[in-house]
Amino acid sequence: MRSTLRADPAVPLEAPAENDPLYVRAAGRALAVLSAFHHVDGPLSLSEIAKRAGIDRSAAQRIVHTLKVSGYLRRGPNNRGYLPGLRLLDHTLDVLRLDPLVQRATPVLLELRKTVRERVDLSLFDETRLVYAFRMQSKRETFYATLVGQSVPIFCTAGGRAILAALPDERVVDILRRSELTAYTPNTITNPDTIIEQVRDARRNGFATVRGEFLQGEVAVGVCILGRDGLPLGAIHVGGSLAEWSLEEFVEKIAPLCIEASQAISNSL
Amino acid sequence: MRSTLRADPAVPLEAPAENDPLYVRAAGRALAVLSAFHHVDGPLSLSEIAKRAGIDRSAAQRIVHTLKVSGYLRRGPNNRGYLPGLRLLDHTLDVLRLDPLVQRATPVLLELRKTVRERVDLSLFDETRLVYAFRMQSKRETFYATLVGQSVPIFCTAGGRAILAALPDERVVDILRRSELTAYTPNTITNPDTIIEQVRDARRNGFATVRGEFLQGEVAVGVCILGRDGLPLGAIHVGGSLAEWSLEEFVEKIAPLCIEASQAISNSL
DNA sequence: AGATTTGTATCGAAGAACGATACAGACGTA
DNA sequence: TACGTCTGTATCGTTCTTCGATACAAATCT
Repeated sequence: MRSTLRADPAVPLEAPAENDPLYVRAAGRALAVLSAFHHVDGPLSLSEIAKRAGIDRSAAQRIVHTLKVSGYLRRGPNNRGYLPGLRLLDHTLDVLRLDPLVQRATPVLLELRKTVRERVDLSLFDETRLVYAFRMQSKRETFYATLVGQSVPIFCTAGGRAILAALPDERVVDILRRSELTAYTPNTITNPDTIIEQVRDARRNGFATVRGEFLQGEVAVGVCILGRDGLPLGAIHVGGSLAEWSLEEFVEKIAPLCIEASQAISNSL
Repeated sequence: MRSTLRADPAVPLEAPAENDPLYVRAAGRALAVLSAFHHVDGPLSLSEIAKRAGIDRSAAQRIVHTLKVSGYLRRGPNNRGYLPGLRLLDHTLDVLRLDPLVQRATPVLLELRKTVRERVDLSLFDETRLVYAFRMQSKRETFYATLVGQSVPIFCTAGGRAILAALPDERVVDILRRSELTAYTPNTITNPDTIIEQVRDARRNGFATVRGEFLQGEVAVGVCILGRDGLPLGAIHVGGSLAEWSLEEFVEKIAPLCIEASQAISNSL
């Protein structure tokens, strides 16, 4: 399971915004404590939390206490260390159910999944990354379970490229410059110029495709969802197996349906 | 979509713990601000946030500002009001990937789903409620998309009853007493004594069943997952359609597999 | 057994958060 | 049009909260 988790591309680090008269430090620190759990792979002790959050052990102590009594933290197995608490999932629910895109997209994507019979994902665009809102599986076969909040790179995924296609070239270049162009598979395109060409293709076609660039043996079609202001909010992403499909077949069958779905969603926003 | 969301059973309200010398108030307030979005159905203005969080508008202003620059809040559509921000999903990921139960259960449940070909859920036990960690769909048909963080009642779901069966009678009674025994369908059992009988059945069988008590037309088998200390951590939940199955058939085919899966998970904890 | 961890508890000084107050723009209404 | 009320934003002095030092017991490692 752990092996399926990639490093998050460019997570905006806790930027405390020094000298901001409106900034509430203690509030920020509580979140810094919770953020200490990003990227770690097990329970954290008080001192570890303090170090990662960049605060004193005493401060950590009191904040951890506060978070614990509220359910945002809990003790780890065998009462060793701390883990993020289930209370956080309440906020997950708030984010998802209040998100206008998720609200509109859900029924449409349920329908889409019923017709395409392949894996359908919805991801949300957040500055420089794509965050998974949910995945609707299909078929028996599953690569792995995707967890909400997992984020995928923009440069080598179908959804990501579809989003880039909706942005002006200058922002595309900027995002690519800020991305770590890691080769996740032998097929991953890491040359910025080639990526930009792919993006231009996507711009013409109205959808983007990827063949095994992020996941071995996966074909995917991605279509961007635009907000009222014309800016990309997220992307639909349909993925299938290269064992069953050629890229061309997949595109021919899937892409029109995705575009239709995307328009249905965009129009209802 | 909204119509699929039930009121959360007994969410532990923000209990500020007055006169706790270790309590960091500003930290608690930040979370109170985020919690203001529970149960609402749209963007919240500054004053609404203040009211719901029980703080002054000025305090709300600064905390909202702090949360906004950190990505925990964002402006709503058309720049009206505020919504919970995507940054929260990073913490969702932390909760899920660091949860020992989720870690162990994921591969087992992927396998389980492959063999049963029905919907498989994992939910986590949190004091008086069951919170969804994830759902693995199967088949074409889907009732609706379940969102992470959604919680279901304990008293009338298969997973819930399985958990009750793992608790001593006194705690069962206590939890039932604290639950709102709402009839979600005409089939919902709301009589505490009858529920306790069901729980005793589940205790004998090693699994619990439910027929259309929470969702019309759904059969479900639930099996509890025990921690090392013998206390319930969560539940596996397999659901099918009454249009395809009788309760007996479903149980006969599904229950043994669920129990096996549960034991595989418990043993690896 | 000794040396570090762990989590917990207490306290006074320093400083940050509180809440009052003020202002401009958007919105709806008369 | 002019009004009132909402929105979000900005500034400031006093108070009360948070900070970080210090201390202690229990568990864990060496």
